[in-house]
Amino acid sequence: MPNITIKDIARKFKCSPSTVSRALNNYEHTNIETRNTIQEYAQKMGYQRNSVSLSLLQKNTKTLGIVLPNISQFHESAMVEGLQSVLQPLGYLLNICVTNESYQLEKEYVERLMSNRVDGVFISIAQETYSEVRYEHLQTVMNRNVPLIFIDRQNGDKKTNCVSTDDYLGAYMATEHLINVGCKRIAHLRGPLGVNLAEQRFNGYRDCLYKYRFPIDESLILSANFKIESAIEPTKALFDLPNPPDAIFGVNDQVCFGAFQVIKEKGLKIPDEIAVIGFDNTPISEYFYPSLSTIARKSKPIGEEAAQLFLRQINEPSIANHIILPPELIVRRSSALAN
Amino acid sequence: MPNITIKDIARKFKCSPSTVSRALNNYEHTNIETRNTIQEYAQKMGYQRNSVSLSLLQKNTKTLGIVLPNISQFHESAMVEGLQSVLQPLGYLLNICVTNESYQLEKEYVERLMSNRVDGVFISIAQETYSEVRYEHLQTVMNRNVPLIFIDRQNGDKKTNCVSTDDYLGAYMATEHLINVGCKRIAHLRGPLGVNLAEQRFNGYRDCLYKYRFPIDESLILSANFKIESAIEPTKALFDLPNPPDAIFGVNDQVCFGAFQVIKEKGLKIPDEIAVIGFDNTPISEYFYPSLSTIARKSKPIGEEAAQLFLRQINEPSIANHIILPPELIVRRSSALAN
DNA sequence: CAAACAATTTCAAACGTTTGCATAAGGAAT
DNA sequence: ATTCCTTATGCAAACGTTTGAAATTGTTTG
Repeated sequence: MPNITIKDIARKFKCSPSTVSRALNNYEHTNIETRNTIQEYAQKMGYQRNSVSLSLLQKNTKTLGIVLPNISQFHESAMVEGLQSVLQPLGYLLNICVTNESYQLEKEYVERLMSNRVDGVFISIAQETYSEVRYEHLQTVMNRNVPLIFIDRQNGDKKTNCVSTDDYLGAYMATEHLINVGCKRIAHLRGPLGVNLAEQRFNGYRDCLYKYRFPIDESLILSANFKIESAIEPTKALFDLPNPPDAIFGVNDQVCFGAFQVIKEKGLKIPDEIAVIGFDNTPISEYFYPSLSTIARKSKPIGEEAAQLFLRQINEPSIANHIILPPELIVRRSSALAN
Repeated sequence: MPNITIKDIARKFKCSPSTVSRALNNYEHTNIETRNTIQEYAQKMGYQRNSVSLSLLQKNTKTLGIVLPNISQFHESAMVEGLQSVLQPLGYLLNICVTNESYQLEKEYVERLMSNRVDGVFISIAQETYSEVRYEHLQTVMNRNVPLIFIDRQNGDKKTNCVSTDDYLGAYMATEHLINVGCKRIAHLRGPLGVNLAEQRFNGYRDCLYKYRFPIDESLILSANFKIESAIEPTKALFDLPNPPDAIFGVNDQVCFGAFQVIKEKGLKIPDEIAVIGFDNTPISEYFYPSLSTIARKSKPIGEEAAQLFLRQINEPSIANHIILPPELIVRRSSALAN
């Protein structure tokens, strides 16, 4: 009932564990008959190699840590799938750790992962880590020469590996699109301060307005986090302005869904009275009514690229790489204006 | 740069590894001074216990396997959060494996998890496993006395542990609600054949109609899987009927979103001309227009209960438990009829 | 017959940690 | 001075596997 070991098999055949090990691993310099008998017996008894002992011996665990603020959004789960699709065939297992944006939890998880001697760590750092700028827990990862790959949310350091979307460009494209279809007063529901990704999107929005010589109206820039509910109050505030906007660029699709609700309650027409564009291309965005224009980021490819980056790191630990994937503008009904 | 070990520290202080081990673990019968010096030195050098060796010695890894068909839906990610919220504080790490409904992948993952000697396995079995009814890979888990806990999708066996929602009751409640608000021809977009959860929901629907002496009209029962797109064609087919339905019960919220699109294209009014109710209470369902009535299942509590079940299994491996959480009817606009 | 060789197997160490038992040193009581 | 106790440390085994080097056996060759 308990696990059968190589030693058990060795006892059974009155030979040494080494012989059993070599037989099970199909070594060339072993008698073909003993090999067969041992393999058959192992098969029959349901022998399964204890990877823990192997990990101890070979100093690698074929396990990777993935530390994420959350996994409830499409982007994250698609990214994990991307990682998996590359790494599962190579025999890696993924230890997924959800931090809920907590620094404390992130720190604990990273320590446990290191203690478990994972072969690499993928991390999208928590908002708290951002704002407090504390990277000691990550420093230890790097000190130990364990490949560390940032995803989406990097720290500023250029010596690190990271894979992300060109959020700045995406935001610029979204804003430019709204300008192109004739919007004059473009509001932005921005993400939390201190989160690089949100900052980049804000910058793209701001710089695009600047480029087209639109005024930057502070009253049109309101803060949300990435959740639906967080958009409700700011959106209401927008429409209470003496001079309300004719377009909204949301930091992600979720806040646009929140905005949609307010807009519909007000009885305003999308896109004629207010155009909306989001960011992320959540699967559901296509099925909203009206369908939501958005900036797509290549979620699964991000995971795949991150995996490749890790694999390269194993062989050539020196080179650090920044991979920035281009976003894509997806125009749907919520910004489909005639002009 | 490489990891510092207990032996290194022992060499440094010219003492035995046992002394270091005891010092680091704050054993009572150790000299308080040596204890302090060793602890300080370990701290300074960034010593971190190698859990792999400990796992080998103590035959437990403080790691759990979670095998899921996908993690892209709210229900799954919330469930994982539930697991985490209980198990993280106890020092467990979660190995999450996404099978994409593939039997082959599920089998490979379970084998790797067993080889890694995880302390327990949570599994929501893949559709392929269902249809082909092959459980050998799970049999080995049970043979080894590794706690195995089914989530959502169990096999029929009463000797197993499982946590799920009362899908039958939920479907019954949804159907009954539609009847109560006056619907006469209630269609069902059902889930894939062979998946227990989908079967249960179908049965609840059918039995409720039966109970209220409604005719069971086969032309009103069409198959989808759990994805948005899969609902488009069936919904169109429903409205091409000579006598179309006045209500739709979807196997989950996703198919309702798909149905919504078709309905809106047809220019039909929800709920007046066609009422809709889903299942799962996806966060977005509240923000659809009109907001979607649905049956909520307690996603996070499912994870929490499953975690508790695992903890109980460790102490008392004999008792098998079925925990079935009650669903909740959430009435929103999509079924808010006057009568 | 001795030497060389090939084929197969065993030995022993290693990975890092914990832990029951033994040991050592020192002090106190007899 | 012997015994006993206390306190602190060391020894050695154990967990399961792999692997370089050594050993064993049998066979061929000079």
